[in-house]
Amino acid sequence: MGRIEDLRRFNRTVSTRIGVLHDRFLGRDRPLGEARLIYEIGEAGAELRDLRARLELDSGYLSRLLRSLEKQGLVAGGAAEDARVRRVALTPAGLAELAELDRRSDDLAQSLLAPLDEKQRAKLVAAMNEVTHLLAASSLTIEAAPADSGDAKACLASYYAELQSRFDAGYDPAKGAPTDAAQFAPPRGIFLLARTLGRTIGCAALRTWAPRVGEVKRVWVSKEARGLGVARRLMDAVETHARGFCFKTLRLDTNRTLTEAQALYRSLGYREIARYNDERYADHWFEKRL
Amino acid sequence: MGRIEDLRRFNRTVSTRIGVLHDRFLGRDRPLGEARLIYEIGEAGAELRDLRARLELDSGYLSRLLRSLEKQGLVAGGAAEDARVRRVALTPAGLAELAELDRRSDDLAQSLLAPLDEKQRAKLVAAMNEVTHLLAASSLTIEAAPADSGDAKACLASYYAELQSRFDAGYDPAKGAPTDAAQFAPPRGIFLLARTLGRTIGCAALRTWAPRVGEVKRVWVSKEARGLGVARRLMDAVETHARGFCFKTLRLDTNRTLTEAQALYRSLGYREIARYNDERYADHWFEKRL
DNA sequence: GAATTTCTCTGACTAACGTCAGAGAATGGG
DNA sequence: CCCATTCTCTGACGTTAGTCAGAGAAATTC
Repeated sequence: MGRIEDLRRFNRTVSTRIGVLHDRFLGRDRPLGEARLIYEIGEAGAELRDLRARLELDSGYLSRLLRSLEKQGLVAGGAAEDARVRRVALTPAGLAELAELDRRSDDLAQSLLAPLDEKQRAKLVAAMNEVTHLLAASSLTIEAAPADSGDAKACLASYYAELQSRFDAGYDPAKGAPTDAAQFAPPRGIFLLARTLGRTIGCAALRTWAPRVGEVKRVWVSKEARGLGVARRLMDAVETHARGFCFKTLRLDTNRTLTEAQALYRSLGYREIARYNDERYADHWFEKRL
Repeated sequence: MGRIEDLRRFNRTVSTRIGVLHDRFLGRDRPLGEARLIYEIGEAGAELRDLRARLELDSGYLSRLLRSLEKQGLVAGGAAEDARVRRVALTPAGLAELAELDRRSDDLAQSLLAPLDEKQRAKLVAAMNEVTHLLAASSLTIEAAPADSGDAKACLASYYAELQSRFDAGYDPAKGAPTDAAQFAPPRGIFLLARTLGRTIGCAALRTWAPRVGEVKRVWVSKEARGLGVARRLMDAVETHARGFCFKTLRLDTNRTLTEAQALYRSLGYREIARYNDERYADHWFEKRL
C-alpha cells in the first residue's frame, strides 16, 4: 500500500537530511558516542546503570567512554547511596560542552528552517510536532513496576501535584488513600507504568478491594502525552491483569473536576454507582463487570 | 523561540526512534556502509563518481566496499563510455538483496504503524509526507551545470516527455527551439539545475536573445517537487544571472496548456506581449524589465 | 555468615569506518 | 603531442564502535 511507500521515503529523507546532519552537528570534534553520553548525563547527572540501559551500551564500553570524558575534565563521578553503583555528573566544563551541543542542535534546526518562507516554516513545525507526538504513541510500552521504584514515585509526585492544582479544595496525599506499595504488588495488585522513548509518561494501579473485586487507582498521564490514547491503553492493561487476578468486578472513584477521566471510564463500559468507600476526594464512583 | 525547541525534540525522537531502528533493520547481517551502497546503486546501476558524490564517500573506501560486494557476488561492474569511470550494477543476487533491504524497510514502517489505530495512522502518514516534502524544499539548491551534462539531459528528457503528454498536438523536441548546449553556457547564457537531497528535480535555462535581451527557456519542475516554490526559486536565480549578464529585459514563451506557468510568470512581474519569435509550440509571450 | 546477585572496571579482541598519499589509466584542451 | 585534469585503485594508517570473559567490591538473600 501507498502508506508503506510514504513511510519508506520519510525514513530515507529524514535519516539522510536529519540523521546525518544531526550526527555531524553533534559530533563535530568529538566521537558521537561521547557526545550522546554527555547529552544523556544531562544537567542532573545520572547513574551508570541508567545510562547503560538508556543508551544500550556494554558496561565495559560505557566505562571507557566515561574515563575518556573524565580525562577531558567534562565529567566527575562519586558513588551513589548504593555503593555498587556510580553516579556521574557534568563538571562546569562538561555543562559548557552540553550547552555547546544544544547550540549545535539549534543550528541544525535553523539550517532546516532558514531556506523556507514563513508559511512553510509554520507547516513544517506543525507537521514535525505531529510526527513526534504520534511516534511517541507508537513506541508506547506498558509494564509493571514496584510502586516504590524511582520512576513510579516520580510519576505519582506529578500526579499528586496535578490533583493539588485541579481539585477545588487542593489535594494532600496524606489524607487520600493509603499509599503503601505492597497493596499494589502481586499477589494483591499491580502497578503499571507507561513509557515512550525511555521516558515515563503515565501510570495506573490496581489493588484488591474485596474478594473478586479490584479497585483501580492512580490513573494518570503526563500533560505532553495526552490525546494519544495512553490512558485507554493503561486501562486495557489494567483489565488484562485484573482478569489474571480473577477479579470479576472493577471499581474506581474520581473527583468531579476530572471530567475527561469520567468520560473515559464511561466509554470503557464503567457505570456510575453509589459511594462504595469513604475517600474524601471522591465525588463519583464507577464499576465495571469483567 | 518555541519552534527551535520543537525541532530539537523532533530530531531526538526521530533519530532515536527511526534512525536507530533504520540502521538496525537495514544492516542486520551486513555492515551499514554496504547496505547503503546497495541501496544507492539501485536497480538501474550507477557510476562510481555519482555514488561517491551521493554518499560522500572517500574514493578508496568506496572502492573497497565495492570489492567486498563483488566478492559476495552482489555487484558486477564494467566500464562506462568514459573509460575512466566505472559503472556498476547489481547482479541477480544483488537485486535479491536490495529487495530484502526494501522488505526490512517496510517492516520498520509496519512496526511504527502497527501500534496505532486507523485514525492515528492516517494522521502520521500525512504528517510524515508533509515533513518529507518540506525538508526537500529546505534542502533545495540551485546551481549551474552544462546543458549537455548527464543530469541536465535527464531533466530535459523528463521535460520533453511532459510536454509531449500535455500539449494538444504533442511535442517533438526536434521541431522546437534549437538545443545545442553552447547557447546555454556562459558567456551567452546559463543552464540551472535544482536539486534536493542529491536528486535533480528541476531546471531552467537562460540564453541571449538580442543585445541586452535574454530569453528564459526550459523551466521545468518534476511532479513530486511541485508546490514547494521550486519554480519561483529557479526564476529568481535566472534573474540574478540575467543581471550578471547585463540583460535589461527577459522574454519567454509558453504553451496555452501550461496554465500554472503562466500564472507564475505573471506573479513574478512578467507582462504578456505580442509574438516575438516563431516557436511553433508557443501560444503566449511574456516580457519583464529588470 | 555464606552464597548469590548486582554493578563496575579491565584486558584482549574484532569489525567497521574513515583518511591520506600516491600510482596508473584515460580524457580533454591547447 | 604535451600537459593538466579526472577517475579509480592500492597500501598504510588511525580512530571509533562494539563484544566477551573475568575480576573485584558491595549489597541482598537465605
